[in-house]
Order: sequence, then C-alpha cells, then structure tokens
Amino acid sequence: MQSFTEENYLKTIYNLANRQQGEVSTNALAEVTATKAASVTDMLRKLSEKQLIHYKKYQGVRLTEEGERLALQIIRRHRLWEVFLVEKLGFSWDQVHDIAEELEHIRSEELVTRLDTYLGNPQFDPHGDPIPTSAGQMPETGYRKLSEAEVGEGVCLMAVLEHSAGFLQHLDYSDLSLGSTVIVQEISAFDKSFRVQTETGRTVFVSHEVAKNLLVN
Amino acid sequence: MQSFTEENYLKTIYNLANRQQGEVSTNALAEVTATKAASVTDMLRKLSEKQLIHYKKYQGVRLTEEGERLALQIIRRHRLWEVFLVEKLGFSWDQVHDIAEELEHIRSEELVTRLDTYLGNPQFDPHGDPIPTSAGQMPETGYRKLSEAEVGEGVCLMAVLEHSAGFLQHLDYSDLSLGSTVIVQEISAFDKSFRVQTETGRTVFVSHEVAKNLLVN
DNA sequence: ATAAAAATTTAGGCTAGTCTAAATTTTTAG
DNA sequence: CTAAAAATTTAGACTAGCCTAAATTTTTAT
Repeated sequence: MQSFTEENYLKTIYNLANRQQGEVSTNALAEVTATKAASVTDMLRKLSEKQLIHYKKYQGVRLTEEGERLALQIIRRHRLWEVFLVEKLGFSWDQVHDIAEELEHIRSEELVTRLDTYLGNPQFDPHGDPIPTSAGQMPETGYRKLSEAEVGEGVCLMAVLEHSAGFLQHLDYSDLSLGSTVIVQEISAFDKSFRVQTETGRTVFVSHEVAKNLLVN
Repeated sequence: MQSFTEENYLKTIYNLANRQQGEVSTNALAEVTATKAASVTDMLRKLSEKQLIHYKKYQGVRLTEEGERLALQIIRRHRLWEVFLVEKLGFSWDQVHDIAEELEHIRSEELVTRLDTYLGNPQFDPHGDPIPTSAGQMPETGYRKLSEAEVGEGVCLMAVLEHSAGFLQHLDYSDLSLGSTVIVQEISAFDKSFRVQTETGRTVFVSHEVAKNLLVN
C-alpha cells in the first residue's frame, strides 16, 4: 500500500513521461510536486527500493510495470471523480481538479467499481482525457493539437492539455467547448494565432499558446 | 486548517463526550484512535494550544466551541457521504463506514453543499444518525434504547449505536431494519433478552447487548 | 488514611517527508 | 577540450505523529 505522497509521485511521473519523451528529470518532478530537488531524490530512492520506478542516479527516472499499473489506477480514480463532480454535482470543468486530486486517494476497489457503473462507464473525463480501463489500459486517442491544423480545416475539439481554471475559463469565454467543431479561417503569420469560426457562428481568435493546449480530431 | 489526524481526534472527542457523560479521558481516546495514551497526550497539548479543546493535565478534555463546530462539520461530511454510498452507489449499510471515514476529510465547502443538495438534504444517515446542519447544529432525536422498552410496547427502530459490520449484518439476519416497527412480546428474566415480533410477522430474539445498541421511538 | 493500582504525563527516540547548504556529476559554451 | 553552469545528490536538520519506558498524579481499596 502506498502513501498519498507516493501515489502523487507515481501519477506525476506518468504524466510527465507521456507529455515529454523519455525519462523524467528530478527538477521537473520538483517543480510539479512543488517541492525541492533534494526531496525528490529522497522519494526516488524510496520508490526505487519498492520496485515502482527504474532509477539510476543522475539519469532520470521511468515507471516499472507495477509503477505504471498503480499510476493508471490513480489517474482512473481521478478522472472518474471528475466526471462525478461535473455530471452529478453540477460543478463546472474549471472547479473539479483540486477536489478530484483529494478524492483520487480514497482506497476502495469496490468504490471505484460502483462509481464507474453509476456514471455509466464513461470513456472520457470533463477535460476530454480518456479514462484508463479497470484492467489498467490507457485508451489511445490519436488526437493532435489545434496548433497543427491548417487553414480551411474543420476540426472537433476533443480535449485540453492544460487544466488550470484560468485556461478553462478562457475557453468558456471564447465559446470553445469540447465536442464542438471549429473551422480554421486564418493563421496569423505575425503571431501564429488562429482565427476560427465556432459552432455557434462566432469568430474568435485563439492564441498559439492556447492552440497548443487544445486537442482536436 | 487541521490535519486528518487532528480532525479524527476532534470527531472522536465529540462522539465519546456524547456517549458517556462529561469529560473524555486520555485512555478512552487512546483506545478509540488505536494509539497509546502517551501519543494522545501529545495531541491533546497540540489541540489545546490551537484552542480547540479545554484541557487540564490529568483532568480529561472537552471541546471548545470552535472545536465542536469543526467536529460537527466532519461528522456532517461523514454522514452525508454514507448516504451517498448507500443511496446512490448501492452499498449496504455495513460496508460504508470505513470508506466514509476517508471521504469525510475531503476539504471543500462547496462539495459538501452540492452533495447535500444532490442527496435531497437528508436528515439521517443509513444508521439513523441525524446529520448536523450546515449551520453546525446537531439535531435532537429523543430516541431511547430498545433495552428500555417494556413488554407489550410497539416501537419503531430508528438508529443503531454500534456501527460494526458484524452488528449490522446480525440485524439484517434478524429482520430488524430501520424504519420498521417491532412489538415487544417478552423480556427474559434469565438474560434480559427480548422476544419481539417484526413487521413481517417473524418472531426473533434480541439479546440484551443488541437491545442496548438499538434506538427506538 | 494510606498503600497499591490505575491513569496520565514526561523523556527520549523513531519514520516519513520536507528543507537548506554543500558536494558531486553532467551538460554546455567557448 | 575544458571551464563554467546546471542538475542532481548527500549531509544534516526539522515537524508531525507515533512509540516505549520511566516518572508523576489520581483513584481505589482496605
């Protein structure tokens, strides 16, 4: 059985590894976990002893099979709780991250199973992220970033890479909601921002920074 | 903001104070929290410094107003989550205590408010315990123990004092469910056990020990 | 009333997870 | 290729919460 802290490290290592490529660095972990590099090193030694990560001093870290299994279990819980908070309790998608961050650590297989059933076995969370299966598989999505789309394309907004309340609220204001389709009308040569037409007919500008954090189909 | 551990102590002090009369002893706390008396003393000093309890060495302990407010908040969360687990996820009443024990520590006023609304502002949890109000009041019930009833009386089963899975399952087997009425047919002079007729017509025997843990109206 | 028993507190120590400062290793720039 | 910079680890220390053993206070039984 792992502590909350260990679970958070495993989850963070998984997320960083799948965002960047390859090994995860001590400093990157320190930044995300809001601790110092020295503290991270301590924890890496511990997780390594428990065979949850592959760790060579100074060489970065990656999850073992068992470590990944645990990470996916935690991510599954997190995403199911987010669905619950939005679908059942009526929270908006920019309010649920921190609460789910706590709920994900509740230890009960039975609870997760029943919650999943209760929610109708959802495949995606409110941010469009796929929910790992109970068997421990992360579904593939094949999305690409809006920033990679070209002029004239019509694309469907599927997920966000950034979960901060500020970013999500910005999308709300811009009439960009998941599941809706936008048509790329122009890409500015000046700042690579996108001019798109939303499903409701509005024309909105999407900065390159925002476009890089929007996944489309 | 309190730690999980501090919250558990506050809750436990509240429960012990309202079960027994007057001050709560160090040993009683050690037993319920499954720690040693010395550890309890440490925590009492800490809670006392935080003005959450009135504490004089060797004299036992009781909650301050602020301490009681916090204790009731935690008990409110616990009981609301128990309702959720039973009503929405379909757990049985003997499975929910431990899970609610973890859920009660999730820190979000908004979450509790929305959960309460979602559940239809329930007044009692699955064990018949009243749910403290959002204003921090513990509703009075005026129940008495089945063990205090007399032959010939018909009483309605309202709540249980013991929450262990074993006890609750025993009630299930005995056809004793909350909300149902039983008629006291005989009280054994030998062992003070009760012979009662249940709502479905069954005659069952209730030991004195069980009768002391059943609240009726 | 007082000695034995029970309850409680104190003293000193342990682990998990964190920190700062210093030492070490790796990477990068010239 | 090597010196400076950056990244990482080690060393030593702190807090929360727990422990055991010993000391102290309160309660109980004669």
